[in-house]
Amino acid sequence: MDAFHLLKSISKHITLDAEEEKYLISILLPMKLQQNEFIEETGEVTRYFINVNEGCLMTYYTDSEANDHVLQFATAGWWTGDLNSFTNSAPSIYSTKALSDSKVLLIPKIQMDELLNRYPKFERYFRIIFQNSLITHQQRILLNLSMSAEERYQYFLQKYPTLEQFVPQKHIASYLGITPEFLSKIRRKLMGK
Amino acid sequence: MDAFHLLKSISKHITLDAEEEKYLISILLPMKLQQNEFIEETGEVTRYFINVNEGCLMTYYTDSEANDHVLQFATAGWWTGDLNSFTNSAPSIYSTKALSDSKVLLIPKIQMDELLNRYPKFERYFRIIFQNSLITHQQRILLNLSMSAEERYQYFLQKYPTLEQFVPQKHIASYLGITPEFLSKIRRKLMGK
DNA sequence: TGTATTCCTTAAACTGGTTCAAGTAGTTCC
DNA sequence: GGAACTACTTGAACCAGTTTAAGGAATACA
Repeated sequence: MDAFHLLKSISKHITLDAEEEKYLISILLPMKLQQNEFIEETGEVTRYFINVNEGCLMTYYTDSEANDHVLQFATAGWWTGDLNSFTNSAPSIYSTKALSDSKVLLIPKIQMDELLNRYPKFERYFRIIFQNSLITHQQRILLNLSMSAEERYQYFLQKYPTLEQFVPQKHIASYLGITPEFLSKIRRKLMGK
Repeated sequence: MDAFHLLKSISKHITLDAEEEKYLISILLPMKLQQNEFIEETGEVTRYFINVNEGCLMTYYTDSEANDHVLQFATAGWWTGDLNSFTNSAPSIYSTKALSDSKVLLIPKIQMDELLNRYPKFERYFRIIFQNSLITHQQRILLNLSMSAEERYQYFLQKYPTLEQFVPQKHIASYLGITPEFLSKIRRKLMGK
């Protein structure tokens, strides 16, 4: 099993001894996804917390008019999935699928609880992960409140330069909260500069 | 010191023994705020994580055109402040002020680190707090992407029924990402129904 | 090689929400 | 009681971003 990016993420915040690392590895379920393959679908209860090791995933909501709204993209090292469904065992309102051939590691909810009870060190790791993610989400909300679509697009390009290779423009538009047509206009305008 | 709401929040997720509770209480700084008094201002590094015991606080960003954008409101039991500034010792881009006479409890950053090291049980508490807050922030992003201003307003009223007593409409408008004028129109329309 | 499919672009008409400007009502404070 | 704020409302003009519809380019597959 290749857990390179996960172990790298963990080592930034806590130090595991051999036993802890072995136990962690033992509860991970590796999974390969083909492009466009789903790992979670609307209506199901999310049983896994997902860590991306290779490729790119997208989590999105489909509204009553069949428009998709992108909650997040996730590349190597990122945790993803519907955290609400995972935490509260509620049916998910999101779908998560691979935007490219990908490799992920899954932690089943029960094993996650057990991991946290057995090795409280992981409480610290996930506290920091959630704390940082919260900061990022607060920033995104603020950008949506205070910036124009064009500014948000430029900020996105600068903040996530590697995502363009994986993500079709229509999904970037969705993430930014605009239509693909309007993103196209913005791009033309920026090209002209 | 009155730490009722904080202890209530903690007891939902972890159980403290007498020593732990005593230590926690010993590092809290109680503070009274008058209406419109600031507890954090733009440009400063946030040295405290804030828990509200009574009243209501607002954290907001002021853009280059002097428009305010509300990141969050916080009432009894809620944690608030600029988490990025607190975590990374970066100058804050937000201000936090009291919307009514309020009482808060402050944890200085150094004491917070010490608390987490000495009693790892608190890692669990804050992991859960951040995890739940993250879920709420994800929902807010999704609403902003997929709902009209009118729908967002109705959702807000339903989700935070107690906030209307503290929060002027212009700040609710800001939180929703619209102008006070447009919120006024929405309200008139809803009254007519 | 043709045809289906999906993505991106372009343009014209449109609309949800903003801006600007003015007016009303409640509060504070001398 | 009046002056000065601040919050909220109203309406007309305006604009950022949507909608609709159509065409072009790339990939996929029979």
